[in-house]
Parts: sequence; structure tokens; C-alpha cells
Amino acid sequence: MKRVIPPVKGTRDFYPEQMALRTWLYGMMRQVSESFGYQEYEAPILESLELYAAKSGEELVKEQAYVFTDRGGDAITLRPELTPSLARMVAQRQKELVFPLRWWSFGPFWRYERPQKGRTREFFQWNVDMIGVNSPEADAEIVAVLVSFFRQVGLRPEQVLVMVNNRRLMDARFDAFEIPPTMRPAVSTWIDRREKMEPKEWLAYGREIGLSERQLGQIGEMLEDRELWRRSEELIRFFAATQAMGIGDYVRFEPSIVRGLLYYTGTVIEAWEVGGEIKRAILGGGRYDNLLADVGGEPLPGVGFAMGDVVITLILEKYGLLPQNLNVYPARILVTVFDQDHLLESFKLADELRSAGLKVACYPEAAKLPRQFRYADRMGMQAVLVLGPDEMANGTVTVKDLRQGAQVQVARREAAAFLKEMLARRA
RNA sequence: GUGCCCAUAGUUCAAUCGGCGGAACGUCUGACUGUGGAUCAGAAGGAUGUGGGUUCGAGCCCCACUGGGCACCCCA
Repeated sequence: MKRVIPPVKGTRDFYPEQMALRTWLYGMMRQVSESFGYQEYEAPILESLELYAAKSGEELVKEQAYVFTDRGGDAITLRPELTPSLARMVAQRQKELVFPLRWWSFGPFWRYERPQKGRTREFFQWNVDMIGVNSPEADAEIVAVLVSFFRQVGLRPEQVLVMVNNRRLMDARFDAFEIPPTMRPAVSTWIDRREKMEPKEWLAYGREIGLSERQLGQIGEMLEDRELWRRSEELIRFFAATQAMGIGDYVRFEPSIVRGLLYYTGTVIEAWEVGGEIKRAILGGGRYDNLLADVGGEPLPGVGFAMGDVVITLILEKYGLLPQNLNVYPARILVTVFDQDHLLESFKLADELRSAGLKVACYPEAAKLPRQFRYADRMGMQAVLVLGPDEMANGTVTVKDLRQGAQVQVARREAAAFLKEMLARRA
């Protein structure tokens, strides 16, 4: 065979089977989002580099974003995340939008990375955000939306958990430990690294970034403190709200959650698989109270999260929660073409059935009947219709039920009703 | 961007020490001239990812590239 041009590295082809799965996921997200009153929106795939330059984090913009110069000489980015676009869209219509604003979206994103398990270069992401309120209860609602999704797809708290921390709480502790603001990004990275390193190594790394022995001890102790959240008024209210909303069993305080994005200001969240087999965050999010002002709007607080399709699919697969019988073949009925002389009459019959509201495929040429029946079988059809000389002579069509193997002749004008009843019986 | 592993028919995989590339499934044809699946018979299908090197001889050994997998980095 000649060489087929391969797909771009890190992209995935969605054949009908995969597309059905993506559509299913999308449907779950829509159902959950709308149940909380969120409105769907979409932003452009292309954004100016400037939009991300300020706040998305060095690594994300400088090393992972797809950036190119367009024919007009502008620096354009394939969006690596949605939140800056959302901030821009809200800032543009800030005076006329109704707040608090609840919006959700599902679409493609790009990051230039080495593809591996749970990570591709092109991926789809579900974004849910509430803008215009800065209460901890709003943070809790955002978490309730994603927990509602977990429940909807059948994930239990023994399988996935939402880890919660708060940047202001951490800043207060860093103040108390006399860690200067300039050191904090490095300290955050260091904290994030703890689970992955040997304790000795980790401490050595801490000294390397300039922490004193006293500070090392204080931070180590802080990370063990499961009650630390009681020092944060915001987290006290947050956890009270999650209890009230009945999602407490999915939510844990976790002081080592820091998140890489620079624009988070308060509560931050990440969801992880409990078994620890899939070592990748299922989703991430948090409160960003300065982002609107940063893209040129009036100050307005926001909170939200993003979940990628790749990791959640791995999780669902691991726990056997992917749907099994997705509808890959829409039509359940095939109209065969008896021979060249009956071709147009078959097309006409198919049209009559569609007008009656049925999903019908017609074989597109005169071929041997066995071939047409085999086609119907492989396309998962339930009924095959034959319109030959006998049927034409007495105004009938022959309907064969592929599941049962039996066939009958019915009056052509009653065919649609007959088929509807047959399909309903099977459903 | 760094490291390790992998690449043979449409698919999943064989091929002994470096010695004429095979099987299963799938596909196509027929058994069946107005009927799918099951069964049986037959057929087609490959410059062994690309480019170089070693050798009398390379699917097999060496190098580079491309793609894939895994880990790091980072993150959805």
C-alpha cells in the first residue's frame, strides 16, 4: 500500500466509535452544567499571544503554547486554556452582562508536549466558571458541579477525590514563616514535588532554593496538618457549604495542592484518582479575582475549573464506566434496491419513510441482494425493506426483521407505522 | 527539552544461528439466479516505518530520522 499521510503528532482521529464516546461525554457535561443553570458559550481557537503573556505561567506560554506569526505579522496562539479568553469576553461586555454569570464550554485546546499516557497535544476540555461573586459558597458550587459530574458517570468517592487548598491561607503561613514573596513560586514547586521525591532528596532540594532549617521544619509540619484549613475563614465556609450541598464525601483539604497557573488568588482545587495508578490530575481549577482587571476589564472575581477529556476517559475506562452500546449507526432501517429499474422507486420509498420521521438509509445503487443484506447486518440495521416486482404489483413492501429473521409483506402506506411499532418493541 | 522500549498483510502476531517472509481474524469470490449472520471451499493482500551502513546474504546486527508507548519536566 502507498504511504498514507499520517496525522499530526499528538492529535487523535475521532472515527465514529470515538466520536460517539466524545459526544456522550459532552452530553454528560451539558446535562450537569445545565442542571446548575450554566449557559454554554465558545471562544475562538486563535487568540493573541498577548492575552496569555501576563498571567498563564511562564512554562505554559513560552514552552507549551503553539505560537505562530500570521500573514499580517501578528503573534497568534492556538489556545492552551480557556480562562483568559473567558476573562476577555466578559471584560468586553462587562457593562451589559448579568452577574453572577454562570458559563460552561467544551472544546479543543493545544499544548506542545511529548504525548504519553493521559496527555496529547490536542485535547478537549470542559470549562465551568462563575464570575461576579467572590464567596466561598460560590467556590463550593463549582465543586458541586464537578462532583455532580462524577456521580452522573458513576464515579464514587472511593475512586476519585477533589483536593482543596487556598492560596491566601498559604500566603499567610508563608508570611508567618518569613518567606519573601519572590521565593514563593519556587517554594510552591518544591511543595508540589514532595510526593515524587525521597524525603532526603526533597529536603536537600528545599535547602537549594534557599529555605532555612527552621523554615524547612515549619513547612514540613504545615503539610502534615490536616486541620490547617481551620485557620482560613474562607475554607471554613467552603467546607460548611460542601457539607450542606451533600458532596462532603468527595472533598478533602490538601495543603500540598498549589497549582501552576499564576492567576489563582484563593481556593484552588484538583481532582485525583484515589488508587494512585493514574498519576495525573483529572481536573484543576480555583478562584481568580484579578484576571478580569488583568485583561483590561473592571475588577471582577471569578472561580472555575477545567477537565480534560483524555484523563477522565482513562479513569472511566479503569473503572469500567464507559458506555458500552453507543449509537454508532443512526439508521435502523435499510431500503434495498431490487434492480436498476426499481432504483428510483426505492429512493422514493426511503423518502416517504423519512417524511414520516424515521431514520432510513437507502442502498445507493443496484447491487446483488445478498450484498445489500450483508451491508445492513454490518451497519447494525434492524429492518431491511425489499421493493421488487411482486411488491410493486400489489402495493406492498417486504419488511425483514434482522434480529428475528422473519419477514412479512405490509401495505406500502402502512409501512412507516409498522416500522415504528417494530422499533419501539425492540427499544 | 532529557532518558528507556517498540515498529512485519487492513488488524493482532509468528519467522530457529544472519539463509527463499507465515498464521489467525478481517476482506473478496463461490456453494446460495428475490435475502444478512453460521458453515464449507477458494482467492487477493507485503518495496518487513524511512534513509544509510556491515555482510556472499539483513525482518533480524550498527547509525540517523519519523511515528508510537512509558517515565521525567509540566499539566487537562
